[in-house]
Amino acid sequence: MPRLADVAKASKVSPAIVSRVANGDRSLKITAETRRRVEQAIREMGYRPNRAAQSLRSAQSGFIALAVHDITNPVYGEIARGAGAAAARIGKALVMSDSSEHEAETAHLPETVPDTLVDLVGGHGVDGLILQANGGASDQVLALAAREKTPMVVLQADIGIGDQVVLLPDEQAARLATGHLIGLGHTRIGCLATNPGLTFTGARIAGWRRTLEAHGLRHDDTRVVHAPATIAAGADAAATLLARSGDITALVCCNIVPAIGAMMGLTERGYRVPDDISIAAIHDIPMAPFLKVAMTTVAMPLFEMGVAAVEALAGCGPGDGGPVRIIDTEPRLIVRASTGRA
Amino acid sequence: MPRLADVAKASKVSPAIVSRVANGDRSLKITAETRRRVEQAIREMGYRPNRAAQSLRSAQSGFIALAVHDITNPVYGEIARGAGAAAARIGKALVMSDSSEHEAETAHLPETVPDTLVDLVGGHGVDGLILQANGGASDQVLALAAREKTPMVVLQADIGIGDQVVLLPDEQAARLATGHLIGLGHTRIGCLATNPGLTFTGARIAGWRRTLEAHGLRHDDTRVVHAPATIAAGADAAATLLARSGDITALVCCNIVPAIGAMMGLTERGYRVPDDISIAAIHDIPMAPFLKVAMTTVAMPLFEMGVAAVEALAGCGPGDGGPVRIIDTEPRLIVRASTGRA
DNA sequence: GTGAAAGCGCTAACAT
DNA sequence: ATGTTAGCGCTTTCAC
Repeated sequence: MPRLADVAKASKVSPAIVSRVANGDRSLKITAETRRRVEQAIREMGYRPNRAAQSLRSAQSGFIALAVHDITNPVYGEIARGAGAAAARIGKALVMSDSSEHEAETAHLPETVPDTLVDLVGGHGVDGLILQANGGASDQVLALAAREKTPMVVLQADIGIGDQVVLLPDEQAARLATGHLIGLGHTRIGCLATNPGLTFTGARIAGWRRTLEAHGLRHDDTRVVHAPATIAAGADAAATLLARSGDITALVCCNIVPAIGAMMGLTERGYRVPDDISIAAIHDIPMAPFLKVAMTTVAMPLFEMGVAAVEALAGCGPGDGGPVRIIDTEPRLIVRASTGRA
Repeated sequence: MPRLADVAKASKVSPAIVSRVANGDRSLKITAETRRRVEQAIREMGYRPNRAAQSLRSAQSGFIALAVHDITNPVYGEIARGAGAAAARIGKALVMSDSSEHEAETAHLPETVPDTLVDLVGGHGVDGLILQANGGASDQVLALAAREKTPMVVLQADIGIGDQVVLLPDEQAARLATGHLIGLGHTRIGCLATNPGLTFTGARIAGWRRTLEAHGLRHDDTRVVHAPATIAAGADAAATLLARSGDITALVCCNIVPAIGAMMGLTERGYRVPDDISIAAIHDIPMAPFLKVAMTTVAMPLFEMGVAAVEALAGCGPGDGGPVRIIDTEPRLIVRASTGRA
């Protein structure tokens, strides 16, 4: 653990020079010989700048926080991979905050975020904050981030406090799924939507609705149910929907996790997939082909969304225009066994 | 972003007092009135200690790094959740490093770790390091961590450089799976093992072998194949094994991810699961019941392993004895459809 | 082309 | 019971 001063002494220059060499300062003009001496000393002594000192001096921690609700969910995992890759490219590391554990303990509260994250943001421990929205992201953190001027980007929901928002091509994905089902001859198509009140929920329902509308098919609210992103919730919601509108022959699921629940719940109630009911889900995951009935999915650019979120924070990357960026990678329909002819 | 000095000024005490109040120093003796004034100022001004300054002063970053190979894999996700929960309890945050992205780019190298992580460890940016072993964890980071005296715990493999190691009850899990198959009447049982040369691989093979041995059944090396933790690799390995020992009627898979591959690969080759071949896999994941054939699994204390790793770093928690701690939560057999009578 | 020096915000040892 | 002070290791003007 040699310090800057040690390297300076060893290479017989001032700390200032070493600092600028170590940080690759392009505007530094020194003789080739000096540079060689310094670089050699850095290498030989194994010098690495002390992060804490750098942070204190520069008011930049080198960390970006990513708060997700369940890191075990492969959908979020893929976003995290993208964010991690992009962060690494700009020399930042990702601090992961999984609220699922915490939420279990405080399920009665409207919304919570780990104290650690609050302290981190409040204490300038992170240079930016990426928040996975699930319906009313923590006021505590939002307020704090705003107050501390910590850049913040919200994924998937425009909760409007002047932050940046990154959205997926949600409406298009729902159109793709719905169009596929219509193409198979289905005319009575339900929608198993995500949590109400979120930007992406609205966009996906709109995609479903408008596609049906364009074909002159029914799309009233009785054919829409909402479920959070869990298997159990999906099973319940699908049962509710089928009890209400028993004539439905196909289902657009706005998230693959509850779609799996829907598939199982319906199977248990005697429906056959896809013979009695077809299911198309948004988000492709590695397990999708290996489910009880291989799931027809719409693959979304999740990795790219992680990348975009980090780029938005860093103020770099393409589409650096406004407060909202939509990933423009086309969603991709992957037809498997869960959808069949009407 | 008020500083310590601001709060001190506002509450008319010295910075030292504010510091000790803010950090909950139990050995601090001040009048109730002073304490009230200080606490009120802290609250009203929304003061939070600057992380960088604290780190510099205390030589403690408040971060723990967790390096896994694929955060998208639910097995690792569960470990991360445990580590995150335990870290939060001791006021630390988790820095996630997913090497999967990086490895893709540098697949030709023996082993790599993101530069960010190296810089972090080298620059004392993390107080500890948790490394998921997968067969020869990065020399670079190991050496650095040792050199910088950064505490390090390795998950699942005793790669012996004086670090702490956390192990699961691996042999017992394999015994459980093997015993279950024997109980169903199987006598020719193969083993689809994890990467060779790792502590946990050896322990699981030993569990398989000894259980067969105790029942006087065959357990020679021709009945063992190795595969990394991917679906594709599992499919290949299972095919290889069946080509070699076609009389096998059951398979113990040391990891559920390649087990899924094995199930699919064998199905494609005309084997029926479980009619022609039974499959029991180590590690239970939420999707296990919803696979093409619901998978019989042995649930391992993954969350607990994450917790134990953090506790080992922090030098707290039970079993703080030696350099190796084995999670003593019993593995649990969950019988589903992938195993049947011989 | 190179060096000197001031501080980033905090904590802990040592006064008072 | 409370205050003073000396750095932690680095970056960055500014001076030479």
